[in-house]
Amino acid sequence: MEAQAAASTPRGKRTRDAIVDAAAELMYVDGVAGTSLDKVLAASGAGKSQMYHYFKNKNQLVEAVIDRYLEQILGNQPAIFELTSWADFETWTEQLLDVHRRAGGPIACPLGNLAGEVGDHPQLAPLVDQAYRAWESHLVRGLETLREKGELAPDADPARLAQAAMTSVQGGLLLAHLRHDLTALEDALRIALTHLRGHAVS
Amino acid sequence: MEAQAAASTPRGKRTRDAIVDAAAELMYVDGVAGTSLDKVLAASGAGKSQMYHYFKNKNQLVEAVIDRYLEQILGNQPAIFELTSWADFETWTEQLLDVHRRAGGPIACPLGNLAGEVGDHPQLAPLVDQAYRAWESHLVRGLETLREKGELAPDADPARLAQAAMTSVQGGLLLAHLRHDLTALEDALRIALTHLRGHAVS
DNA sequence: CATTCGTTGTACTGATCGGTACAGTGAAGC
DNA sequence: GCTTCACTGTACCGATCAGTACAACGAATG
Repeated sequence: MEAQAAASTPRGKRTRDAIVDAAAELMYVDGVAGTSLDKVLAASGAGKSQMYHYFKNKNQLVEAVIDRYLEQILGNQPAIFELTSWADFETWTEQLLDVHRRAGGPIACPLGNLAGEVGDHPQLAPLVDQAYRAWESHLVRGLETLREKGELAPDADPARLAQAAMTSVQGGLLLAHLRHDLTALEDALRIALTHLRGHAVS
Repeated sequence: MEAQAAASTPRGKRTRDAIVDAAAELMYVDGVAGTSLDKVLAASGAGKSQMYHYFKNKNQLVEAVIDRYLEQILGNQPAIFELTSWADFETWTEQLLDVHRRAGGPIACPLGNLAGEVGDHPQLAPLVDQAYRAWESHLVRGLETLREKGELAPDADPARLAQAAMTSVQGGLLLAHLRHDLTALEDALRIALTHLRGHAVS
């Protein structure tokens, strides 16, 4: 997808992963522009030749980091893959909150951080959008399932409802992170769920 | 507040403003780390000696930019200063949407962009938080007014409701900007208003 | 006219940036 | 054992970064 060289040996794959991991962590804290390749390479233990062996340039590394973020995010909310009842949606929001409770405090969404900084970047912004859509698509699928089961109103729009849920997640995370207080996310998720269930049948 | 030298003459004030304006615009597009002082100075027509005459360093310039953002944001939604009825809240959300309709497309919240990038920056993050609280405080005051007038339930918590409204604004703006589609913000604001009015009396 | 002080222009520094050049190493296939 | 090719280490490049030094300007005040 984004690779310059595809890391055809286990050793190469380990090196590539170490670079992406270090970049993901640093860019999460310092942003893309605030993270230099030298820092990434120093943190990963790799050299510059490795970096440019696996990635054409810094942008392509960022693309890999975006993918990594999406994997991490979805990995933290496994319930999103099995949304077949309204209770599953409750479970999903609980998992979302638990991530931050376990972390000892509200943490930011790495994709949200990127979304602000990347803004209208011609190459990167569409990829962030894509990642969000991939995330959101699981909510859409869940809502479609509920509609098929007759638990969601036939005239409800899963895509639009899912988008509304995502805005709550993102807004809640932004405020919660800024204030070091999960309340903002808790309330946002509760309101989002209430809004979704407002379209429930029975 | 943040100034190194306070620009005591009209000429000095013009120069200082030009620097902050240029920095605000560039940082809105390219982020803080992505905006060099050289670019700011070139765009503002000022020289480096002016920059360091009015600001101790780049961080202090960013602090002035944050203040500028708050002024711009509040200036675009004057209804927020006079929230004395539920209709005023409707007007406020309409003004919020009109800004982006007039701009020809959904634009990002400059504070939201900053919030992602400065993350946990020891000096900057608290200032972004402060700016958000200043913004939110007008919503709190409006809700308190409604409660005093008996139009909001006595047991409703204005601070918490205002925070919920802000999460909708921020989440809606983030998604709307990313997707170049105002729908996300429209829906988010409608849901937020519905939630607020759920605590209305009569 | 002289002093003063806010203001300005320009030239510079050392560090760091993204990116390149190129020689070398390691393990697997023949 | 030899070739091959993925992989690695290091030194380097021009550009740009934030920040500094310092001399000079300009408009008031005396």
